Amino acid sequence: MEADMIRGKLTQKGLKVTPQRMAILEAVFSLNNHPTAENILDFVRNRIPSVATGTVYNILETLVTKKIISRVKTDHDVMRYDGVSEQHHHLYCSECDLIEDYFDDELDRILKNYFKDKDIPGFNLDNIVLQIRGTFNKC
Amino acid sequence: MEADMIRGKLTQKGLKVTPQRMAILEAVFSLNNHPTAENILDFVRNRIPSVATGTVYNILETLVTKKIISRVKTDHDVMRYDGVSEQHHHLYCSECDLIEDYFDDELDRILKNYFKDKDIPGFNLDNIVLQIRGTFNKC
DNA sequence: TCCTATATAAGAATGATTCATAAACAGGTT
DNA sequence: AACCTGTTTATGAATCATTCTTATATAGGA
Repeated sequence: MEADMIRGKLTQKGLKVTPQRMAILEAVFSLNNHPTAENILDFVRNRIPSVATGTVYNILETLVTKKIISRVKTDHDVMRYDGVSEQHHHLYCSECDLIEDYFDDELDRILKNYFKDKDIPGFNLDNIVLQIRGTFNKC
Repeated sequence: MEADMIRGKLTQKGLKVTPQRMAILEAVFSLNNHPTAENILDFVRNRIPSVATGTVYNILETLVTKKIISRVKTDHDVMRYDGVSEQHHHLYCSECDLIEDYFDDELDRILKNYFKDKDIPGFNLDNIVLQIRGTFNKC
């Protein structure tokens, strides 16, 4: 993820480009396993030692609101963040804290097709994310 | 949900039957909209004013571990609880904090069939819950 | 009824997240 | 290039859900 690309994501949404926002977005895009705010803070401090904890939360909130990133929550953990914009699902491990992205175009077609005709009374469907629970073989 | 039924759920799992556990299970089963620990605490205090906050969290943890109830993740809220044991999915509203249960046997058959043949490398699938995001018409 | 492992009460402690305020800054304007 | 002004960040206190510790109480088998 190039700096220019990140910069573009910010300006596109009318957000000012600041070193803190650049570093946080780079953290979310480069850290694997859906980092926590703390993971992101650690990453960012390498570049900007003076960054404030509150600033990280503040910026993450802004980025989620502007739909540049999204939140992922587990049954037990603290909030985690996801920089992947393409439609995808999540594999949750019952044994470890890894959350893996799961991409499946065929599945998405099937779901889209199924819900195209399916009316959920009183509800206006926007999108669907599968929580796929299981265990990784290595666990 | 009868008291005897709740009692049965506890003894089946080798848990002692206590007034606190009975009241908490009744709360989870009777409160709608996937109650928070606080919602449950309020309900339980009506019957047992002396109940301790820690006890509610403690018991909820036990009940989840024994798979009598489950946790529901949200992107923003605190932890919420679910007393429905049958396979089902969740409708999340983007406008309000309502989480509605969604039952769909046909969908479950389609998913089961799809993943029967589908191998997710390195992963042992256990179950799937759909997070269906959208808005209720009334919102 | 007694015994013992288990469960609960009380309230302090923790830890993630939010908030209030003052200082700093990005980016458009002159 | 320096200036403005609304936006953004730093600081550190505050909040709030949840967990932990320890002493007391209790469920249920013997």
